[in-house]
Amino acid sequence: MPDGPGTHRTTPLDVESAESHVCTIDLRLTLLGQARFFAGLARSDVVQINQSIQDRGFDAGTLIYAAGDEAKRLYVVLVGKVKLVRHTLAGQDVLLDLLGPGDFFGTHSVLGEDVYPDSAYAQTGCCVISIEAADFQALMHRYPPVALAVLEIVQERLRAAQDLIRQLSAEPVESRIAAALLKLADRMGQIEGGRILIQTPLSRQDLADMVGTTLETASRVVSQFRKAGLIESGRQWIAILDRQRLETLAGPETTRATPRLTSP
Amino acid sequence: MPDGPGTHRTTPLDVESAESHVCTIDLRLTLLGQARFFAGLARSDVVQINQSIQDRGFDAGTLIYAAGDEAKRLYVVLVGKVKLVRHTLAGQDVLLDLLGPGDFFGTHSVLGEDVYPDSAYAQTGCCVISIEAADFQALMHRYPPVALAVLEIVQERLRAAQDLIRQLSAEPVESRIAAALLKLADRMGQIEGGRILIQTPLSRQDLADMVGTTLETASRVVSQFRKAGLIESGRQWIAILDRQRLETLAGPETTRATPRLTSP
DNA sequence: CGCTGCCTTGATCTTCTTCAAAACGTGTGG
DNA sequence: CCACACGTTTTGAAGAAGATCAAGGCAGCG
Repeated sequence: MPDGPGTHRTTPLDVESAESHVCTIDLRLTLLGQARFFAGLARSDVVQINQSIQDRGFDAGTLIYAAGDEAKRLYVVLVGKVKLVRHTLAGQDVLLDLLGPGDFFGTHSVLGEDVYPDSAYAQTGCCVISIEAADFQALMHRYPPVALAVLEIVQERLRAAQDLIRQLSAEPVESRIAAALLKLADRMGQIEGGRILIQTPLSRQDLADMVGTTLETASRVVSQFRKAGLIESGRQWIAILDRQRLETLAGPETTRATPRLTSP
Repeated sequence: MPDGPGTHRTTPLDVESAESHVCTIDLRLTLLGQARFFAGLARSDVVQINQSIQDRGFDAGTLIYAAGDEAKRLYVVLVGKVKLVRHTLAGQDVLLDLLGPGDFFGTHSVLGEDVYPDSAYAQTGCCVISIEAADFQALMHRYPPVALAVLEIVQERLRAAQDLIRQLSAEPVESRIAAALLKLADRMGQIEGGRILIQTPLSRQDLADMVGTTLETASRVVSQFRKAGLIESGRQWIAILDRQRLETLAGPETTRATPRLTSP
């Protein structure tokens, strides 16, 4: 049963408990079939592929792989949220992406790069599957549609990256944060009553690392948005109240992906 | 004969005359064979592909395609330099890439996007070939290695884009300009005596648009580098004198591609 | 409770942008 | 060959956006 009135939780986020999840075989097969780059393969093929795959759970906050590690495996998120980070020597972090079920990462492995350029962390307790890079390369050779699907995804990410570059070059912090919130709402938003809750733990520091600013500035902007009635927010969570006005703030040229909203 | 002492040119750049180049059949075949995504195809295949290809010359400064145009063709540079730009409504431009012979662009067409997100300009007089997106898609279906080669290139660009994001988020203008100059030197540098000349017209505005700053700031930094003996510079050109010190300024985490230097 | 992390808010300071004007290089036409 | 005109570059001074430094507050947890 969902948390009744007796509980003292203030966070509206689902508790994907900090403990790592277990991946059932069923879940594996279903999600493997959904993952975009396996679209077009017969289920028998998916079963076949399933052999060369291993799965593993991670507790919230733990490292999945570190920048500099040998890039030998390609990963897919099954359950939970994964954070991709590029570290700076100065200690500053850049949050490159937040991924949910069906998203994949560690793609640098499939083209013969030696090491990962970024680190992957479990943002919630989560379960990921991974496949040996060499195996996946073979798969792409045998099934051109798989290679094309991967190409499509990487191209989409390139486009998103270029959009962020435009924002960093041309937009003030306020717009960039508005755009980031809208993007997160589209990708992991959950409609509840009149608001869209961003269904992942998200600290002010994370938000700052997404848009290239500092914790303090991010906090100021979030407070400002809250006071203006655009959002609700608390410790590690944000929900959107007035999407329209946020879009105005984000600027007209923000291209966003198709929403992938869920209901509670 | 190269310009003798009699000429009054001060720019050290090759004059890829402002006029558009003609592409000979030979040049086409040779460069098609070199272009990375055709690696692995028999020359007979290349000849075959050659049928469905058209070529066209462009004068310096002219538009090859505009952001918003229907993305129906994929392009490859044969001769000259091409500039990819994303425009902002505010009139500010973001220079996404500078391409030379063998590089391709307009890749958004090959995955069914409807319009180009950026504009392409002839930076010098140049000649490009283009292929109908649908034809190229068919090619990728038939030859997995072609699709994989494209994937590799797109992935490489994603990585470069993420590196720029890190720079914009974390590095001051000075470092970003140093890094941009080193990148240009690697990709279109020409060794002459003790210096590396960046072999393309490059205004301060272009440089500013590459690193997300203003013309004035870019000019100040260039002047500062010149006074420090790191570079030589003039109207629309820059040559690197002290690569080592520039690399220090660029910061230690700048990942650079393998040099592709030419000699005069 | 008191501790540890996260968030907020204020004051100051640096970096970079903006506005403005002058100098320079290049190609053009007298 | 010279002088003019245009686009590019340089440099200065004022201003704004955001970073940094600093301190306090609030939630959840042992």
